[in-house]
Amino acid sequence: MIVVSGLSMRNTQEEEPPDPQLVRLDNMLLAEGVAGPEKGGGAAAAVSAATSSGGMSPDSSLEHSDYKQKLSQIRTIYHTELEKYEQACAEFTTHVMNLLREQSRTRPVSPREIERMVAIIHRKFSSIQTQLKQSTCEAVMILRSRFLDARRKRRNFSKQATEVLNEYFYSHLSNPYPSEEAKEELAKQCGITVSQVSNWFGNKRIRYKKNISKFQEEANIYAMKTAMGATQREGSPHTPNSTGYPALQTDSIVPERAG
DNA sequence: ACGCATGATTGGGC
DNA sequence: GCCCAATCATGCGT
Repeated sequence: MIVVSGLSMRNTQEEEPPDPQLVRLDNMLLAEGVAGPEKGGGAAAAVSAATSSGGMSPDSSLEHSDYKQKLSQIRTIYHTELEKYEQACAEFTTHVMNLLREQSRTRPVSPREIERMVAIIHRKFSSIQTQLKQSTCEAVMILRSRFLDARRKRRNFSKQATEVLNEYFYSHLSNPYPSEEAKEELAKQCGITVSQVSNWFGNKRIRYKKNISKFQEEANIYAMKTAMGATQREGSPHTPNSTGYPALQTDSIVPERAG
């Protein structure tokens, strides 16, 4: 582990309730691929973890490379600084040790005293490192929110995808709750993820029932479409019914309109 | 620039 | 774990 590799020789005595803040920072940096091994898929893993719900559109490679580039910048700075600190710490330690050695000619210097001095130095430097970690974490968080927050990268679904979803929605208007299998099928047809299908239906249901009149036209269009599909499949290619519109079922999502 | 449409997230209930 | 409701942040037409 990089963390205080050269420094943590023997700080097992006293001190150090393992600062939960520091642990959090370390974990975060590790998860983000900043503190990990040089070239592993750390960053990619972090990205996929961050987008677990929702999923990514297939064209996200551009944003990804941009994100990865910025992240590796942060990572480089982080490692450079960390190394600088470690080196400074090591230098300072040897410097102090030399001083003590010189002093040992004129007075007795116990190993215990040396250890204590070293521990003090290390604590000082590790607090600086904590600051570095903190600011690095902040930078990563900002980067993350700028690039990875899906809301910032929203793209509308394709016309065709919306078509498919709407077709299902309006043809199941009395119970617009697709099963898991149905969702998977729709996802495949639309080229989106299952969670995106779920999101879409969640949004659609709530927005439909919130303002039915606004969706009436759309409902008619899709109802007609599916009706035509059905009659065509049954082999009778003339108009569905006398009214021109198949009967719509605008019930069930909205239980009742109590005045 | 503004407003509405739309996909994603959050928080609360079951 | 899914749903609803509210909310966020962006897309897009004006």
